Amino acid sequence: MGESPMSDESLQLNPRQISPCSIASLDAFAARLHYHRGQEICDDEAASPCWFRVVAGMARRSMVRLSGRRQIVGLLLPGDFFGFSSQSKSFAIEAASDDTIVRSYPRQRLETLAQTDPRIAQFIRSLSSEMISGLEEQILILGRTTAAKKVGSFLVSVTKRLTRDQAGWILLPMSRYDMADYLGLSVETVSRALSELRKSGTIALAGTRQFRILDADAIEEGAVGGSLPRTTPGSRDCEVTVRV
Amino acid sequence: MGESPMSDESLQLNPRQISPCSIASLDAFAARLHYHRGQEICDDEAASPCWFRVVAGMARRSMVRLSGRRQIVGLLLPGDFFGFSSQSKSFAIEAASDDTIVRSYPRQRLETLAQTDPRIAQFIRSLSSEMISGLEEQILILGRTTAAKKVGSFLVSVTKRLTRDQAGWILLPMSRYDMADYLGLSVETVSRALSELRKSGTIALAGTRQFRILDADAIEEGAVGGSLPRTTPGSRDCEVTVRV
DNA sequence: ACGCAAATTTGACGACCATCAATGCGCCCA
DNA sequence: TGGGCGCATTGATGGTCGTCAAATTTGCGT
Repeated sequence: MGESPMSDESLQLNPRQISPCSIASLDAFAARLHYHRGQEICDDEAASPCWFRVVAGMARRSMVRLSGRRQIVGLLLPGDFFGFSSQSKSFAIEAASDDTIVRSYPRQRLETLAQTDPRIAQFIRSLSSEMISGLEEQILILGRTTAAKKVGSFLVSVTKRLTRDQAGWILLPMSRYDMADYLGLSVETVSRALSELRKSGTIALAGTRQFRILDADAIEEGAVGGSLPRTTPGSRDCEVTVRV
Repeated sequence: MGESPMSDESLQLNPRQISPCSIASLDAFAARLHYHRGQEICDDEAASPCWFRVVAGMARRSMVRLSGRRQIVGLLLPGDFFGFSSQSKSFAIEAASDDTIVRSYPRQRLETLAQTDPRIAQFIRSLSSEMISGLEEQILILGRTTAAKKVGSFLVSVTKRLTRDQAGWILLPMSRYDMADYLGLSVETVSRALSELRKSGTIALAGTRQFRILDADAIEEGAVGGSLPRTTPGSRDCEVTVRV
């Protein structure tokens, strides 16, 4: 059921789960909520008494600027948690597709649990860590130069987080507008970038919401993790001076 | 000493500290390292056996793309921790200014400490939370439309994290190239945006690295936290159906 | 099957930004 | 004091993207 047939609802079997050991007990007191597209799941993450986990469909964390432009700061795919970023600004969270299913966990109970069970605490830390990774990836995508590279990187990123159907297609559970607001582009530019990637044989499209990466190398321009200095080499010859 | 005279080296007095209670003991086994500009502090955050805290100066987390373009994914100002994002991609971390002083904390010891003292664990969680806030803020900055707004937002963000000198100026501990790589712009565009903001009376500049915000309202375009739907209103009338 | 509304795509044009190039500024050192 | 070097600023130009507009497709209820 839902739009991601392969995503398992149990905590243990979720592939994006980091520490699967015996946390399934959390689901014991988790409500299961069902949302339609556009419905608000939670309007102030920090003030919410619950944590949430997306089971099926998709949700988005977003903010609307005074200019009217909407900025999406996070896409929540099946397996993603949210509601634990207490220090954050307030973002609206709403379902991005119909049949979005979410489980909610009482925040209070999890936090007291974390104080007694170090494995729960470790689990929470790993959730934060995963969120940090996701945000960093988004920053890398936003930092790319051209619209086609942004869209391509985004599709690669999504490919790593969603499952294929039998034919190998990946279903994008979001509109072009969502992609535009996530990437900081206009809808038309997103559409043009997709057409360009399709014509160049980098991706394949089936309808408007199914795609497949054909040539990941043409997109990636991967990381040279090192630190080749772009500008000033700086005093690289000096050695570290440990004072104490 | 260093470039941020107001930043206190003790953990308790740091204004960006969230849970200051009795963590000063951590400094007991912390080395104090001194770097010059361009020196690499840590080339693989995840593999590092230490956590670090910037005491003075500035460091940057960055990555170099195959295109040669450098992307800065984080600026580390006095008070910031790094080294605890175990799941992240590997980013190079290097000093961005001379006289960057860093304290290093053995990762192993802190993690065992966290398993026995819930306050330490809470402290670590709050560090993650703060990092998430910083990344979200960067995403919001990168999502702005024009170069002047990006640069302006960046200056506002920096203003909140650094202290003024006696005359009210804020010292930018970084070059235009760093700003450009952080904001995804070219150096020339950054320079032009600064000139434009100065001419319009939005900011004031003293030399090349001291600035002051004169008209924050002209920059902010702040958040309308809500979720005014940009595209499809969606089936907003439908109510939530709780299945279990 | 039909028809309407929403979503997507494509085109034309103008604004903005990256690039190339030249100049000015601050600092170190001979 | 002068020259060299890194950094910052300013100008000119072409490419990219946002905006306005229209055509086309998709989705869905009748």
